[in-house]
Amino acid sequence: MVTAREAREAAMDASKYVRYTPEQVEALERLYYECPKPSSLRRQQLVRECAVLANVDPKQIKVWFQNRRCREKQRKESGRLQSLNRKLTAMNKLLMEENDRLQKQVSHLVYENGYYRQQTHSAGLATTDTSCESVVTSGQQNLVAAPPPQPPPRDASPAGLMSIAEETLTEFLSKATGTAVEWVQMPGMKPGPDSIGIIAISHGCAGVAARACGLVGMEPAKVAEILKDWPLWLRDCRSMEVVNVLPAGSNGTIELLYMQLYAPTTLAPARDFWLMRYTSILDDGSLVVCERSLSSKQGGPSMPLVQPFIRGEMLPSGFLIRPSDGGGSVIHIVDHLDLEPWSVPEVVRPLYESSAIVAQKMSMAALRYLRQVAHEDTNSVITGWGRQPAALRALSQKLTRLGSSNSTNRSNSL
Amino acid sequence: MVTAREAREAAMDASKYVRYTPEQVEALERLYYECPKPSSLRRQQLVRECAVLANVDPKQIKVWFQNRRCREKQRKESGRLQSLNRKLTAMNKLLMEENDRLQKQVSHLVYENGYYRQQTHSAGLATTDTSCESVVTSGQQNLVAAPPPQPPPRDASPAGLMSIAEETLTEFLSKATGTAVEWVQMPGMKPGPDSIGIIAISHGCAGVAARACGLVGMEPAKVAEILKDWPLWLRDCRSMEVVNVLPAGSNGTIELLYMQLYAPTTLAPARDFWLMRYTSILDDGSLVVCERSLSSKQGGPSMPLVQPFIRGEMLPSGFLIRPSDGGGSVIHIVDHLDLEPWSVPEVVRPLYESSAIVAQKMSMAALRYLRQVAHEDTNSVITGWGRQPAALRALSQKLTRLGSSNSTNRSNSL
DNA sequence: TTCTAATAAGACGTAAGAAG
DNA sequence: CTTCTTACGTCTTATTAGAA
Repeated sequence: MVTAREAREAAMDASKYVRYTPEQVEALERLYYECPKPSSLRRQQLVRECAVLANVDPKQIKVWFQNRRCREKQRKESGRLQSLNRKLTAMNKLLMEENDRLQKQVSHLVYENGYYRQQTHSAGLATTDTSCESVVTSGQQNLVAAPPPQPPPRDASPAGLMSIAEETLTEFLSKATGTAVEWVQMPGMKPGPDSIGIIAISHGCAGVAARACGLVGMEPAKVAEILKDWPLWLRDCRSMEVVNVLPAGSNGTIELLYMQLYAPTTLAPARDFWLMRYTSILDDGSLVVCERSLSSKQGGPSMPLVQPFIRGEMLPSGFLIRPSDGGGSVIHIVDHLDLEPWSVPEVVRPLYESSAIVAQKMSMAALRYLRQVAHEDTNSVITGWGRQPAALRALSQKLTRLGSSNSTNRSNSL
Repeated sequence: MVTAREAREAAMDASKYVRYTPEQVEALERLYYECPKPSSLRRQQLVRECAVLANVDPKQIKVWFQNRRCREKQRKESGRLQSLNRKLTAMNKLLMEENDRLQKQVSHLVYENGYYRQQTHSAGLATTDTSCESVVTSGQQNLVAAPPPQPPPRDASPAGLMSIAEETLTEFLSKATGTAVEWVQMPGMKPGPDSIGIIAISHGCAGVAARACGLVGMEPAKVAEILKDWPLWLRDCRSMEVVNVLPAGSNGTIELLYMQLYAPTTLAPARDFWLMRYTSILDDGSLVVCERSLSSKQGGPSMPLVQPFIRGEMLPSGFLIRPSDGGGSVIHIVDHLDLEPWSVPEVVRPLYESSAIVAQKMSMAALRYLRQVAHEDTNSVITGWGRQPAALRALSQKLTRLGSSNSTNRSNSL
């Protein structure tokens, strides 16, 4: 058993247990990184080549690699379990929140339903149903909340913008986490263990809206950075330009954006948007990015139309990004648009009236892109994950320059 | 380093690495079980006392206990992580199913709501609202399904019972996992990580109903065994008697039960029930226990009234117990009763019309009891976990014997 | 070709040295 | 003492040479 131990250098004689020197460990680690499972031949070669390993028995090398593999395996398994645990816990939390929201929505609908049913009955008896509609309308919250009773000054002044921004934030949050919109199940989007998230689309509210919740293993700041860069993940985005940036409150930023979309068919002109974007941090550490159109209706400055485009309207929308316990983020996305379907021929109008399309093209595309980026480089170099879309973005910019005059200097949103 | 190895027996001489014999390991394990951290003194004592350890160096004993503690710690941590993982995965699945159900319910309600709204509007214009109610009623599924168009023979024959049993099964399942009842959130029962489960109560259906879903770390068969023994966990159960047992189909059993409840106040007489219980196994391995009242209305044999009692009716209810991947069970409970509130004074009538009380006293009590039993003896001896309720059951039987004549020989449901 | 014994290599568990 | 590390025994599995 105590054979071939004489090969070891002078200092140690019969003590079989020796710790390898830091240099030796370093060398072995380096070799392990190159090849964690060297052959018998390769091991002998190592002993000959590497000076610091000259005095080590090839058998010891073999054992060291075995132990090293074993350690890595154990650590990996433990890490895998822990990360899976964090993910599942976060998913659980998200699902419970969604459950809670759905429960509330059900309660509300059941209540409302009872009211309607009663109305229908009483309408058959007496004709006191003139108040019906108004009462119900005030009782339900399914439409976008009306502006506050005393609208603050609405101009392009910082105070005016701030007022609009805060209102947008409130409305977005109530759509994202509350029952401000009657969300219904996205057709074909069953919740599953490997599904992209929880997807819902609007029902019976003005415009078209979609909502998505999901998890992604990425820091909130990075998620926001990506999501704010529409051309990166929104295929239909032809260009986006940040016209103005101004600070708002503590940690808040208000931006004015101009964005152009591609037209889905040649039968209809493309849409463009003038948007206000408000980025801020909530008390609980969540990052919120919310947006809405700026139009003369809102009292803001009237933005000039750009010729081949039809001006679309974005109703309060945005992203809520909450840091998850496991290091990732919980993301809520709401996209609520009015694509002015009156302006397109009737045959293509469904394209402009479908919430499901918004869900597919915007909300889900955003989640999908984030997932892709997050999985693409798990733990490897963080830089360099914007490579593929770069070409696409260049094309987009080129097209933009050809098509209109104002979309050259992009913001440094990446 | 190679000291005190001479103490070892003849066979080995200078080889320092020796495995302990199975007898030695067994002895050490036994000692570890008694005291995992013996003092130096105690260890020397062990060497002297235990014959098989006579040849072992006390230093080796020390090392063995050290390593043993380390191993246990590692194993424990790994096991904890894995079990937590299984639990979270099962919870996730349950929540996703519940989410799906809620989504469907929302879609249905939104649709129905739209219909009512339209009706209300058209009622204001024309008076063609006579068809309204019937149309809506056929469109919704919120009431208990009507019996099939051609009712099979309904008598006490096996065929007749089997027909009732299958129908009961279908109705129970549609309440447990579908939208046969408009379930709404149980007041004050927010879904939480440590909540007992998902609790809902009925709205707008005949009688009072409650629904609970949850996980428990117990095999489905054991869960069914416990849940079928009402006196065990239902505080209000005064007695239960299995009158008849007959096999039904493959693996199925039909039982006829008589059950008495305590009256909640002295102002009202107590309720009793004649029930049919159908136990079977679904294709996916789920265990189902469903119940309903047998009454002359159902064509079954008319059961005699028992004097001080008012005969209550149990609408299709039961337990769906699905084995979970992690070894535990996913449980769905539906309790749907008609407690004949007309028969009690108006002051106590709310007690008989509240779904929330049913949820508290029955559905949640069942889950709570299971949880208690499952946590009480995690991995210890399985037998003996019916001890405490035994006294209660004896009391129940005593009371029953005093109160009525027919509830002596209990079935061997435990 | 197919079956079998010998050999080698790896995974796994564990005894014991070393560092904190 | 705990934690990490080295080293070794045992068991399983894959490969191969030799025999039926």
